[in-house]
Amino acid sequence: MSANAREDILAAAKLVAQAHGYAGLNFRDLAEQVGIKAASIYYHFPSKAELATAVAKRYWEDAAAYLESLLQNSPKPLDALRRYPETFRWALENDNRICLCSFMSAQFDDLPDVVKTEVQAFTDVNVAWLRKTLVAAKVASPKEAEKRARAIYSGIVGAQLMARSRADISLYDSLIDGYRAAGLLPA
Amino acid sequence: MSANAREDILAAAKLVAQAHGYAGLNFRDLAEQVGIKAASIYYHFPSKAELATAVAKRYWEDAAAYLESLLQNSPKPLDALRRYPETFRWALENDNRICLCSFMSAQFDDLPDVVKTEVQAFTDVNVAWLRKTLVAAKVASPKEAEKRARAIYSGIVGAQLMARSRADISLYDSLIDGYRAAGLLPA
DNA sequence: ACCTGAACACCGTTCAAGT
DNA sequence: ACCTGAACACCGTTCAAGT
Repeated sequence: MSANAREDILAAAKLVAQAHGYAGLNFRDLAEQVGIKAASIYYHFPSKAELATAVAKRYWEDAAAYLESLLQNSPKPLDALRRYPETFRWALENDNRICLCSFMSAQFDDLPDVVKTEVQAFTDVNVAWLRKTLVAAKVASPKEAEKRARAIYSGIVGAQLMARSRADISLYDSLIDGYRAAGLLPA
Repeated sequence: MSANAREDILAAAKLVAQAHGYAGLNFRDLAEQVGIKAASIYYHFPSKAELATAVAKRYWEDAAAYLESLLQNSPKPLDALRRYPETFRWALENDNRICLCSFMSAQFDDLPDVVKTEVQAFTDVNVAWLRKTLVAAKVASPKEAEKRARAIYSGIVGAQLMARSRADISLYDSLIDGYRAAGLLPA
């Protein structure tokens, strides 16, 4: 445990949410990981909804920052595009977790509205980046890019979910290959 | 409530699992819907794991039967293939639910092993049908068909999940269109 | 055969109270 | 400021008892 309980809670909660979702976020286990008591979490976050909101907000902010740096540091936009599926591979590598946003999308009915907003922001960030990069890489025309970006995003989300259900990361790679072969992703 | 409590429990549990997942299946609410007490469910199913197993088994059996009838009743295999995305649209039409198998795939870590087996069987049924139908429709060669079938399945699963997160069924249709435009699904 | 009340051990959540 | 004990509501499960 570090000197900053709030940051420790956020970090631990992110991992729990990626493995067990919103319903699986439990304050007793979370507190134990951080080294405080469950009730103490409520000093830092007024409710489970607020904690989940903070986690999801941090999550899309980090994603946005990473995607920008990926684009900046790639020789060509097409290179960044080719590496996009990697970002969703990491969760699977990390103990067969999935995207926090995907898990919470499944639990949509049980999500407080404030959390829904942040979960949707993650999708928006990804789709906007894909649209921009598809156009820059001349893979799609400005007119087609939005639809193509959404199709790529949902395809990758589905691949991650399916790979999790088999606890098989090679299945993820195979599905991404399948998208390339079929023409959804650039070769 | 009908004359058959066991069937009523299965039917109610299916809907709950499609909206709230395995963790969201609780015997008290379920019993109330069926018109009996929570303890009575244990007369029909020895445990929550066994109930979920029965629900998931019934789910893939029904899917298998429907897909066979779809193929039999279609003029050409390609027609059946074109109608495949409809089967995942129905859950969204039904109060923004999703595939039971997708929800439980997200909750993989929290699933008893017996349930996992039945959840995976649903995927197997769908992928096997797609493979067979892709070959029959000459959309994919026997060699490519397995990979293509899995890519289509995961793509549709992702589209359904993304549409749920916006409670927007037109988004599902748009994503399926995007798959057709990109070449993942036959036009 | 089918169902129930009551109880058990447990868990997430809350808040008044501690330091 | 930061944390906690203790209570509360709830859940899966059991079982003796009811019809």
